[in-house]
Amino acid sequence: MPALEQLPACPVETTLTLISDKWKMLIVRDLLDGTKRFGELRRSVGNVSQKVLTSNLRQMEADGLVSRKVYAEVPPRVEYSLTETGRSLRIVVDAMWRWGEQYKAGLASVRHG
Amino acid sequence: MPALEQLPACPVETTLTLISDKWKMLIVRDLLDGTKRFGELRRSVGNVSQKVLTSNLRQMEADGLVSRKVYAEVPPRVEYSLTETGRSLRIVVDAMWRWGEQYKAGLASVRHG
DNA sequence: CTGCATCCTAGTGGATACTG
DNA sequence: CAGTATCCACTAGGATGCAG
Repeated sequence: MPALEQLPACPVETTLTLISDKWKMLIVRDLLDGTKRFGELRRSVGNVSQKVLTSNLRQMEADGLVSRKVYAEVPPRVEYSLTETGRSLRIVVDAMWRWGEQYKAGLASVRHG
Repeated sequence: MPALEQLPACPVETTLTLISDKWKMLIVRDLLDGTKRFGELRRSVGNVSQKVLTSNLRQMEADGLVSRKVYAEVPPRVEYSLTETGRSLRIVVDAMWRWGEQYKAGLASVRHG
């Protein structure tokens, strides 16, 4: 977890520091559907390299947004899910979802007069 | 304005493409308070270089989020404000604001037991 | 004051190969 | 399958100087 003192004063900036990496919001979006294995997540997120996905997940784990569960199996199985805090990001994802839809609806209506 | 077809299918991704640059959400945050001059905006946003702020503003203008008004004065005066669409980003900024506050409150309570 | 143009740096993110 | 280790490319972003 980051130290409280080193987070920006502005709450908006705090949020940005935690989730503005290229894939983090998409990871949250997908994990809101429930626990996923690494490979599964990688496919659903889109065009992420394995290295970058791992790195983003590690940071999110350190920030208390994601939890990681390793099963002692062969082949290995690792499952990722959102923590309580991670799930609370739903309000942000939802806001983005709604805004994105509105925006595209706006474009479409302009287009068709 | 971007072409509808070239935006991602997922509304969340659409939103991200439009506002995930380093400073854009902060620009929105600050312009929600009302019209601002370039220099004023630069100071309120924080540590942005002039070039980058200009570039972000130009993109946001092209995306229909910001409008730019130039006054024929010496010295020049340029004012930026949010368009209707830009103002509708308030729901996203608000969600981020609330989440950031919660997050910090959580850190504080853990800290103090 | 605002805005270009130029140059330069840093760091994210991608490709690949290899391990447990 | 998941992860680590390199190596590399790219470009967002910063610094500076000049112009209208």
